[in-house]
Amino acid sequence: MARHDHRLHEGEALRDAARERLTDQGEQWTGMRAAVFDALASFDKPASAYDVAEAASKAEGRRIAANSVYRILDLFVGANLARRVESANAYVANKHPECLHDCIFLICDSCGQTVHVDDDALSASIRKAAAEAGFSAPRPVIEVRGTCGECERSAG
Amino acid sequence: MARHDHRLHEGEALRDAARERLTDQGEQWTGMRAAVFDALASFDKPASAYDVAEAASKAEGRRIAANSVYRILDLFVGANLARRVESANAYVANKHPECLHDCIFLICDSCGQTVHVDDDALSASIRKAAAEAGFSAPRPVIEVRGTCGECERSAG
DNA sequence: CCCAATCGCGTTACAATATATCATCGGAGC
DNA sequence: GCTCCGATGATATATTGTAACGCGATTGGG
Repeated sequence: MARHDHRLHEGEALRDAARERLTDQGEQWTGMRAAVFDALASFDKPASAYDVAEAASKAEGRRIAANSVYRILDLFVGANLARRVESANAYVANKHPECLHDCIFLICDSCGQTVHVDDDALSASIRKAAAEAGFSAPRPVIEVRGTCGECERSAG
Repeated sequence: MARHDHRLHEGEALRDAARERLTDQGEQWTGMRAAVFDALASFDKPASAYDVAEAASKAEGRRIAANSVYRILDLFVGANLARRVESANAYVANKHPECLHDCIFLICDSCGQTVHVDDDALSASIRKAAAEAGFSAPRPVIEVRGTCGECERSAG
């Protein structure tokens, strides 16, 4: 079972944790990066880079190009501040950037809502299967497309 | 451990199995679909829809539009003749279209080579985790990005 | 036989996602 | 001040994916 002793950050605290994490890696926490992080964190579901660019542009009152957002999102993913949801071509902020986990995304095909689960035993099994096939340095991508409980009830 | 009692089809046999499977579903096996299937099966790694379109065009000696390829690939995925590799925006032919499996792809970031593993116990665990979170009708996407043994050895 | 309905496919246009390239700007260190 | 370098801007382009509409072949009913 997944056990999380760490804190789930929100709002200011999340932003602070992100800044700290990034600067610890020797990277700068610039206004631009803060704006992109805030924009990403403001979504309650995975957002495409273009969605983030639009939200950040609105918040900043000036145009922020998608291409800058891509650069920064890539940096964030590398620093564990954000995750990419491969099957949705989208990104989510990582609520606990200080811990490394393989994570499992459950994505509702109906409403887009995405929940994030950690199961270290499960991801260990997957890494093990990969290792047995001769694969190294694996980065598991575990995503489940389906229908969330809420949509299930409302749609029958 | 994954046990496969079914046959792995190749070449003609694979094509026949695909045709049979598709017609069993009440769909037609047209020349166009055969061409797309052959083109897809001719790749030894995941191929984008555009790659398939190009290969099919070459094989047929006439232009086959990507758009048609998308339609047909979607049909194939629905009929279990092909799989989509989400993290690569690409498709692979399914070598045993008659059995339903959640499958695990191991994708080499270096050479693109992709191996396919079935582990019913593992996918059952993932489905179980999804069910516990209230998700239904799940379609697991399990992919592992890493480096294959061969690239590992040659690149250090 | 003819008509209508359906299906597969073509064609064009377009939207969404992602990367490449080069210019510029501004701070850190000398 | 000057230089270097990382961050960002601007522009262009590549790649991936959909939408809309029409044509032609097939099929089933009259």
